[in-house]
Amino acid sequence: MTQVRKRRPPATPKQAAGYCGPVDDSLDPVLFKALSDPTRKSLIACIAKCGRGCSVGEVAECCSVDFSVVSRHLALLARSGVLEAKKEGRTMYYRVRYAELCRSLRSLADALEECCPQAGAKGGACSNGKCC
Amino acid sequence: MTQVRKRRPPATPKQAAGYCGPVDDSLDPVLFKALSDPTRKSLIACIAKCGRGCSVGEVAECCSVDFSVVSRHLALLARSGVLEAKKEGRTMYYRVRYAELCRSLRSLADALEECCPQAGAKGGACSNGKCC
DNA sequence: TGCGTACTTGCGTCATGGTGCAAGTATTGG
DNA sequence: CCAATACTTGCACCATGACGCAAGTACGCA
Repeated sequence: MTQVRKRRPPATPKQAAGYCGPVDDSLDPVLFKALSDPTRKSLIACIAKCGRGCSVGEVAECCSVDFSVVSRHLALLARSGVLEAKKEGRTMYYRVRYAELCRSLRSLADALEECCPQAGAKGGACSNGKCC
Repeated sequence: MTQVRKRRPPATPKQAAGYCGPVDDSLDPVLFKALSDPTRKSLIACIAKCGRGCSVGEVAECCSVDFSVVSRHLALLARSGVLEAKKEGRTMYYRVRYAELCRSLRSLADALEECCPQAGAKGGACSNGKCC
């Protein structure tokens, strides 16, 4: 029961660096956090379907949450690189950054495949008994 | 490259319920939420670099958080479809579900491109003044 | 300059989630 | 059967974040 729980493992040099292959470079928590909220999902899908720049008011008509909530979500998505904001007069237009977003997603997929033993053929980088 | 993507179902009740094109089908908040935490990122990168199934203990040595935290994160990642769990004796091995993960990511990238006015050529689906 | 439109921001509330510790379960070996 | 190993779970704590309301700011127009 009260087994001597292994205290925090001593830091290794690799741990200090924290680098763990190409996946580290491509997996951006900020981006995926932006994509992880259902409300934001519907906003993105709305603008994507629209295929053009949409104003905050237009997007707000798509969903049931408060106007201010939509404004905040769109600003966050722009900060995360998912959307691009452009102000025209008093209207703020948001559009999806298709190219950049697709590149990020495919980049992560490529990085994962590079690690995959079956496909990448260079998997199993560590054979020291420990992981990383 | 140009694979045959499922076309957007025309004017179904689903649309009234907030359906907004192929992006809706591919953008899974649960998956992206799993990928949105920095600690989980390092765990995934660790296992990915390893290229094989890793035990909880092995992975725990990679990062500075408590053993129990690693256990919970790995279980969550398995529930989200990022990892696959296999128990052997008293050891639990987790490995990355490369194929499924890559498919999900590329599927979203494809869906976005399908909406992109430049590439997909079918953008601007809504011209009614309102968005969606 | 005053007013209406379009959006942003401050604030309080509430739910979710990440964390560590301790205790619990499951499996193996002596 | 007992003890050790490997992992899971209950609990409390605290930070983050999503939300609505209301007030504030920015811009265009008469």
